[in-house]
Amino acid sequence: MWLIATAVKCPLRRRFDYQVPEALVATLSPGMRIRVPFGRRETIAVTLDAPRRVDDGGTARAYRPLGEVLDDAPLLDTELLASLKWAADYYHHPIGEVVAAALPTALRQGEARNAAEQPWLHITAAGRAVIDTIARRAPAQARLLARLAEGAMPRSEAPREQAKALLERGYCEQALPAPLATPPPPEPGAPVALTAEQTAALAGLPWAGFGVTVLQGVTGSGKTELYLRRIADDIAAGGQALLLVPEIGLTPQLLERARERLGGAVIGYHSAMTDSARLDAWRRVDAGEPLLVVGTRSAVWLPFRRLMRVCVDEEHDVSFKQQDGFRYSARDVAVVRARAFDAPVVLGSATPSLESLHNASTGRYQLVRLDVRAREAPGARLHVVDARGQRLRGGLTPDLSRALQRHVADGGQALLFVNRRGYAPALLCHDCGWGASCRACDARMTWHKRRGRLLCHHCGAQQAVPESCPACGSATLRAAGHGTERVEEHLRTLLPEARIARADSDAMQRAGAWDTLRDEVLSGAVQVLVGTQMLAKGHDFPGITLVGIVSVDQALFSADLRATERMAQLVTQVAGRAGRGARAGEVLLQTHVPDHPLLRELLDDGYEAFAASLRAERAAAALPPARPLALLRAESAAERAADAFLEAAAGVLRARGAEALGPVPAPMMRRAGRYRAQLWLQADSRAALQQALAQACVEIEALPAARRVRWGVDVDPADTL
DNA sequence: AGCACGCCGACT
DNA sequence: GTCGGCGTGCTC
Repeated sequence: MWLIATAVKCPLRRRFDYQVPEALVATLSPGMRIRVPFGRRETIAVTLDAPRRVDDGGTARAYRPLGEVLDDAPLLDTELLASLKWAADYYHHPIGEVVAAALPTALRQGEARNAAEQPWLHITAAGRAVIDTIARRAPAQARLLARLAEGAMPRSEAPREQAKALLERGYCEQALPAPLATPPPPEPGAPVALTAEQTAALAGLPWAGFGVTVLQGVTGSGKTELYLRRIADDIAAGGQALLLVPEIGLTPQLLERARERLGGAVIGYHSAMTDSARLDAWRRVDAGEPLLVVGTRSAVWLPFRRLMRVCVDEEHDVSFKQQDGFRYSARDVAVVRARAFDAPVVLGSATPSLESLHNASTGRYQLVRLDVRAREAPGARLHVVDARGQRLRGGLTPDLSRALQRHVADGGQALLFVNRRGYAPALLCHDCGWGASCRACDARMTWHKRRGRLLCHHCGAQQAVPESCPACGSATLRAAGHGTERVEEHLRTLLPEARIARADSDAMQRAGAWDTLRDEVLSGAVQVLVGTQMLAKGHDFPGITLVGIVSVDQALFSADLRATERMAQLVTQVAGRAGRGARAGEVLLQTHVPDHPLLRELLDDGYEAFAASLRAERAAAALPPARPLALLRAESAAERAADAFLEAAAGVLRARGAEALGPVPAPMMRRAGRYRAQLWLQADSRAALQQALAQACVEIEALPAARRVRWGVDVDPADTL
């Protein structure tokens, strides 16, 4: 008897074996889609190995036979399949879900691999004639005919049985659709001249061969130009390249720029694209077309054939780490895939992650600096505003307010960072101290004054703003703290003549809102821009002369292991944002803890020095990046279930040689009505942690307590909340 | 995750 | 007397 191991999309860390009919043994190879019975339903599985022969008589169980084979050649080639298996092992995630993450929805549902191979259904004259007559005997067929009467459709989108029946009766026929006319690619633009620094840095980026280069340079220093230089050569050589960006918002600008330089051989790939657009992009990559993909996280799973280079822009950004389910790091997967293609990797950032700096210090990665300014302490142009004892208005100290007035009066532009959206992070009763809290989370509701609602930023719950205190009836409910809305409101009274705009996820709801705003800032129409972190990511506004950071204090005292490094990255990125045009820039950072040692070090000695001592601190505490860390996360609706599960899991893990700390409750214990806790897992080496987890996961999955919780492994966590 | 089976409450 | 609640169990 022949069996084949497959991946099925379901949360079990197991392969599923199916019996292969003798006739299909020769046609099946790893990486093909097959239709299989699974429990009481039918689904599409992906083969993980070649069929294997097993002793017929000794088989303890009956295997179910596979159904249709959907591909005549592997959909996932050896390299991609190996990378997926690596990821399933490394992140201890079920292989079926890992494979599913790598395939566009359409392919997961059985869509043809190549657009050209996909037949369309066209109605025939005979078909048109019988729509009404068959309506009684075969209503489903009649419905399909009626649809086809309005126009042809891909066979894969039609119900299979009915399509088959109509074809047999000659009521419709199969044909390929007319090929879409593809516009000729525009001629690549002329490369712009490089600065001396860029030329030097470019020399440090390898042409070919696997190796990881950390390219450290502030935003606007021309990292992108360096990526594109190398990529232009790759594409000219008939190769493919991947440029990973942290978020969708950044892709349009980059796409535009890449197209100017590379002509038509540039495509985007991100979650905001429609299924069919993603499928289209997938097919072009699969066809081996020489091109550059500019994409977010999921683009790292595209079926590259001739990958010659990977560039990761803003590599420190936590968005490269998936924050739920299959918690992979696209940056790290990119390195794994590049290694398989023997292709070079560039990790670009003004503020490289601690892991990348760690790898550079051990010699695994190469460090190349682009801009001299990157080595400069942000403090050189950054002034600390001591907020202690100051009278704050709209969350701003008099110093910051005056600076804003001065810059606007001088015709400058200002950028103001506020770390929370909404009007105020809490609504409190002035008389009894009651505060509006979320029913489902251990969190305060945020007051959104414009919308007149209280919103929970953790679960999305909404409620009306109470007129009076629900606890004591007092009418004096007061806003506590400052969000972007409130700062904006204050600025309108502080600077009545100025044009003020707000950039946060609330204000950017409408499609195109960001493009409009960006143009208004670039044209100088907007004088003051208030916004959240979203402003810190990669956008270049040369007219900005003043940058204000309203507070970083929260991050300094956060329970999250990585809060301080993120704060340092934000401050450094932001500080690099002022005065890049002709004018000198000014950066003001407001804080109640001007003497905080980490903040001082960042401001006085710069990001690199800060990162070095943070790494030393981590090494002393045996934490990442010096020592590997994984979390076992669990959440449950019942208060005790998550803890009980983690207790049991801790026992299993300890028996397997991992150090397990906890269960520690998450800082916000209850979120969206679920109780959350985690186990911190460590071992002396990555291999040891890996092995302990691999063995333990199988046992943990079988634990009775596991069925009562939602759980998952988080290897190299981006946060510990 | 699906999906079905199974055993207890408010409806035709 | 049935529709339907979600607990429990299984998926090659």
